[in-house]
Amino acid sequence: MNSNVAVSVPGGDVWLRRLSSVVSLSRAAQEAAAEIMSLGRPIPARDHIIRDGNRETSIKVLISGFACRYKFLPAGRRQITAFVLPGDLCDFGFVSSSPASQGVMALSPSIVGAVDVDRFASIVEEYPDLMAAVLRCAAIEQNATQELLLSLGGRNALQRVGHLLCELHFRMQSAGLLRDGQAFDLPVTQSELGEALGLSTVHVNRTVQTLRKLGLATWRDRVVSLPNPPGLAALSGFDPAYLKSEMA
Amino acid sequence: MNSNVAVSVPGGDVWLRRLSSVVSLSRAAQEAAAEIMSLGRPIPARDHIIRDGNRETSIKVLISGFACRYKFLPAGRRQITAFVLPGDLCDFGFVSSSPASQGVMALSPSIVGAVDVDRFASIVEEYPDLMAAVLRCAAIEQNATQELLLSLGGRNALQRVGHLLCELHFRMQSAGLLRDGQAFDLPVTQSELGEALGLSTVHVNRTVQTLRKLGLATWRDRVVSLPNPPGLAALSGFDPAYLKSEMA
DNA sequence: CGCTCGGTTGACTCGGGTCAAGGCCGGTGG
DNA sequence: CCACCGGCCTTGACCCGAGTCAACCGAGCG
Repeated sequence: MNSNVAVSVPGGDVWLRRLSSVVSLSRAAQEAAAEIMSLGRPIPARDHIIRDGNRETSIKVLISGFACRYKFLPAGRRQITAFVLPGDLCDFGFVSSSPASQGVMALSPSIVGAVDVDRFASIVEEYPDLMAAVLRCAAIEQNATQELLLSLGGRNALQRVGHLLCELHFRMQSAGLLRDGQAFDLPVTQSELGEALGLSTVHVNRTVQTLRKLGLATWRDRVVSLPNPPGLAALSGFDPAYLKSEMA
Repeated sequence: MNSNVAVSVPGGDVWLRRLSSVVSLSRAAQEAAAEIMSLGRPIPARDHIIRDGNRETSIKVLISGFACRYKFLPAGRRQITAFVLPGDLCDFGFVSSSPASQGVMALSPSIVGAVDVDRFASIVEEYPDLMAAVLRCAAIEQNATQELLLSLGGRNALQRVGHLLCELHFRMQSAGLLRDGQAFDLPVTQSELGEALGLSTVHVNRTVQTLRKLGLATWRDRVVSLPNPPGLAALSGFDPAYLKSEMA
């Protein structure tokens, strides 16, 4: 199903960049981290990266592309619980040696790097800061999930979409993936946005149009640009604090 | 503000029980865990246990009572992100040495045990299983948050309330806190339930009544009983798998 | 060339929010 | 002992944000 070709990683530094944004790493630790994540596997859009309930033997990092974590309701509806951007870990199950509690799927053609958990464990012995970095990433993850919970619990459609766009803008910026003019790629369907935000496709569509009319966001041909970030942040109550890690 | 009286802990074993339900601990590790958590501080209802943004110097465990984690929307609405039951850790910030990203408040008069993080760190050196147990608890926490996200994203009011009651029933059972006849204490107002489920107080009220009429749940005088647990689970799509840890 | 997928639009419906008022305690002070 | 008051629960009337259903368009593709 998936291609098994290993490819060298052009943008492999997103992973290092991510870790460093969260904990300051020694030169040696950086090299160790970079070395273990040097190869990636291409994944076509809509393919699973991790299957729900699977006990993964490797730690997976998105190198390029776009992915999401999700769970299914018994009714059949899919709820997206998080978007995975380049540099992000796909699943944190390994931290507690638990199987994955949710699926991870590529939303656009992606490249995924992997490290064997045992190998990682032995590297971590030598560079404990790496583990600290991973735990920080997990904490930020958790914060993001809770922020989404806030959206579903207390924000209306306009604020939800606006808030998500602000978050993605911020994270893409951190990952160094903004185009010029502050725009960024959002290779996702409106229906998928709705699955994350608890909105119907139709209503996502109308909401996006309202944002455009308000001059707060444009989303065409899979590219989002935010002409007035502070305005959008104000409308949607976005405060990036929850995405930052306090360097103690 | 809070009373500073330290009290001996009658039900201090909920903590041990919780850890053991998640990882099997050696006798020595059990004793170490029990010993560090031998005293608790009483907290009146509505008092803060942890303030948002605070960098906690101790690890706090709810010994008895009932508490919640929450965040505020800019608009002023409060979103409860989790309920904390006896035996549960109040906050996991210490795992990544981050400050608390959310507040924790007692919903009924409670007793909270605490261990200094440094002390805990040194105990963990000797009994790594304890850390494993804590990480498992954190993972389950995360699962619960996501399940709440599923509720807000895709379940209607009846299912949300039903699902939450199923979850609390299950967790109270695990903690050994069921009364006879499968009933359990729920010392929470309908308004607070609404703050967790993204519903107005009024609608929570009507929903609870509907559940009673359906013969699926009764909630009177702060005591919940579920005459037909499988029926309620079916209605609300409850599957306790997400609350269990797979003993590898 | 026709099919499918994603985006767009309109008409209609409804679950749940809001507002407002009343009832039932338990606590407090005169 | 009683009057009062503030939480919390309850109920009714009304309204609106968002879901649903259905149709259409354009683009990519086998």
